Amino acid sequence: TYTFNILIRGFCKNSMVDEGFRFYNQMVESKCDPDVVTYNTLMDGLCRVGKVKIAHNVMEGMNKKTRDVKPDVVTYTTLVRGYCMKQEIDEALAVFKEMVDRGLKPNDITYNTLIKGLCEAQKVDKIKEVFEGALGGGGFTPDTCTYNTLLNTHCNAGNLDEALIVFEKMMELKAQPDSATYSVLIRHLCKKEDFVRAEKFFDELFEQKILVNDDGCTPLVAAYSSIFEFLCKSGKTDKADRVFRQLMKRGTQDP
RNA sequence: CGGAGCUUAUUUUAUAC
Repeated sequence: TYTFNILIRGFCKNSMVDEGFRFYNQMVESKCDPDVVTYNTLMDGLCRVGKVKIAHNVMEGMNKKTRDVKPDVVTYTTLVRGYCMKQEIDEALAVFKEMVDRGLKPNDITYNTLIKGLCEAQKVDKIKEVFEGALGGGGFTPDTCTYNTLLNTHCNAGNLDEALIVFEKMMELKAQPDSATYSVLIRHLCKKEDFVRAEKFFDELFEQKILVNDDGCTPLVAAYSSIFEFLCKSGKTDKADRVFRQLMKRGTQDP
């Protein structure tokens, strides 16, 4: 079953849900029992190509099956995200509610997913509700991911000042900013040609050794791209050179 | 005999064209 699941995931991640289902059928033929993970994976695949309704049906199917496959937190989170991606926030909220009603406890990922959707739909009041613990029975603590979402939302809306406030709040609350945090900030500061502040963050980024650390936090190429662009534009070629060397020395998976 | 195991869901998608 594991093997099939892994295989199916491979196809689903590449927008080849149909192939995924082919293996699902084969799985059944070989008397391997699909489990929650199998269904969740397929559902995610469906959502990624915009077939949220079908994904929803899959979940209904899981409900009907008397076997021990039952929708879990991941199932619901996947579906919430699916609806968010289609900008159908009301559906997303409905799914979320159904989950809570059924006694399933949303986790951080569920909340973060929902918050992202609410940001895109500009449902500010709803976001507040989530933060105040009014939705889903509380127990939600915003993490780095949550703040990154808020940060990015403000940036996209052009509210850089708001974004910086979020950043400071992160510091206050000891939510470690990660490479995504900085990469977003720097990129947007560059876009605004605010090189002074961009460089400040850039230096900070290096001091904190966020990029250098190898505990699985792989700096993304995107982060470097904007950094280089910025360094070159502002004539700090020497610095760019230094950073580049460091990058090469570490070896990267990505050119 | 007992135990363990990152199979699934969340934030950033850059430059150039």
